[in-house]
Amino acid sequence: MKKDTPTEEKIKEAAKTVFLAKGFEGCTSREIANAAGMNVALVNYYFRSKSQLFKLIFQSAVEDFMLSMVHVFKTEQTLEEKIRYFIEKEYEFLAKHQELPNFIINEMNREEGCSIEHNHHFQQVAETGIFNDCIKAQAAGRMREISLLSMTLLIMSNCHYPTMSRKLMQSIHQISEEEYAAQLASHKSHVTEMIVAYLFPKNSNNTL
Amino acid sequence: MKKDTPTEEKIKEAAKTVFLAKGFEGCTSREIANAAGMNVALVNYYFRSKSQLFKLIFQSAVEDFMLSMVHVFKTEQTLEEKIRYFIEKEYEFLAKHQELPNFIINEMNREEGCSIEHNHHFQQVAETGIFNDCIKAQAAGRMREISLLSMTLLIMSNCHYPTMSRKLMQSIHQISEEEYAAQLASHKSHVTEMIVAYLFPKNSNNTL
DNA sequence: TCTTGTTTTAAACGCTTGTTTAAAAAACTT
DNA sequence: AAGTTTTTTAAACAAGCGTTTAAAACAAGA
Repeated sequence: MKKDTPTEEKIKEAAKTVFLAKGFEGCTSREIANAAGMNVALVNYYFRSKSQLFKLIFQSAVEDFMLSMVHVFKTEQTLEEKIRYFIEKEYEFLAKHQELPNFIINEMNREEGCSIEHNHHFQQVAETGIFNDCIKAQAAGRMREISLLSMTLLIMSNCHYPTMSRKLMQSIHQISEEEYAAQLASHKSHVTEMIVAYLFPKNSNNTL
Repeated sequence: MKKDTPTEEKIKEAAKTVFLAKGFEGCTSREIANAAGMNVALVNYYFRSKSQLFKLIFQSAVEDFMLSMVHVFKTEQTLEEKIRYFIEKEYEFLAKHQELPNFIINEMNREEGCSIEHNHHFQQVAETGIFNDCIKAQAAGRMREISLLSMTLLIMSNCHYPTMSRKLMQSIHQISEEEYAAQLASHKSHVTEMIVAYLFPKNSNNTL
């Protein structure tokens, strides 16, 4: 991995901030250049085009996104512990990167977004063996019979959506930014207990 | 409510389709005009500007969104039945309006989006008395102690996210559009049972 | 049929977009 | 220090944007 020039790095940082906040279509090349404190032409000098730069940022966003998952799943824990730990870490991660889920889901829905290669990153998750763990646990009757997609959805839904819908929820429930952040903490507990209780029905003292 | 001219109506329809698919910044006035089969100037003749037209579409989208909730909550059922019925109806509704949750959440995150008045629609939900039902059920020990925000989040997360993340999930799990739609049906059952079991812990034969 | 008001159109407006150019500035090499 | 390459800049490019204009087409009543 060759070291980027300071300028190159500065543009990337600015681009990440701007793209994450406004999306590809919601911002201009000049906006990114200004955020980086430099000329528009420099952006294209280093990255050829807005789309090219975007692809780079998008892929690194997906990578960040996946890396926090992979890290958790690689630990030596029982499946239940992994899931509890994952939700914990995910809420922690999302507090720092609020725009990330929305950004990724949005840009994947854009026509050009589909063309960007990302399967490679998704595969990293599969390689942790988490899915195999689930299949084995289900075969052994330690875990409820449920498709891997459903399990992914259960966990992701309850981690991502509360962050994504922040503005909407604040509007519905008339609460401030700070109060919402505080409520998220208690929501996390509900989510964890609900999911664990559903996935491991009998009792909670399951061993791997 | 005064009747729209056919032209006005055609433009609205086209605008709804295009805005929902691509968002405010993802489309152009000419795109909407073309979709409606007419000149750009006509769009502004009837709606003054792109933003004005967008506000109209956005508000009607929020209205659609809320109306399906209000309808369910007004029925005469036990709280548990209402929640089951709500999830059922929500999945049904979202199958027909896939872009809606993403659209609303996105545009609420846009700066201009915040300025649009929508509290009125949200209030309609509160007026169904659903929130009071919950508070009473909790006081009577028939329902788990949980904030109204948390309850909203639990239900919304598990209804909206699976639709919103369709493309992402298809990519992760390598499945087709049709298969995803099919899997959503079984996911709906998991979601319903999980949420009901969590909200009404003791047994499932609660009467309001 | 002529007039009046409404609806539709083609064309243009000024501005911003992404991108390129060509020259200036800076950094490096010998 | 002179020459060469790399980095940065200001300026321009064509294309597309939202919006406006002014004239054409249409409708309806007198």
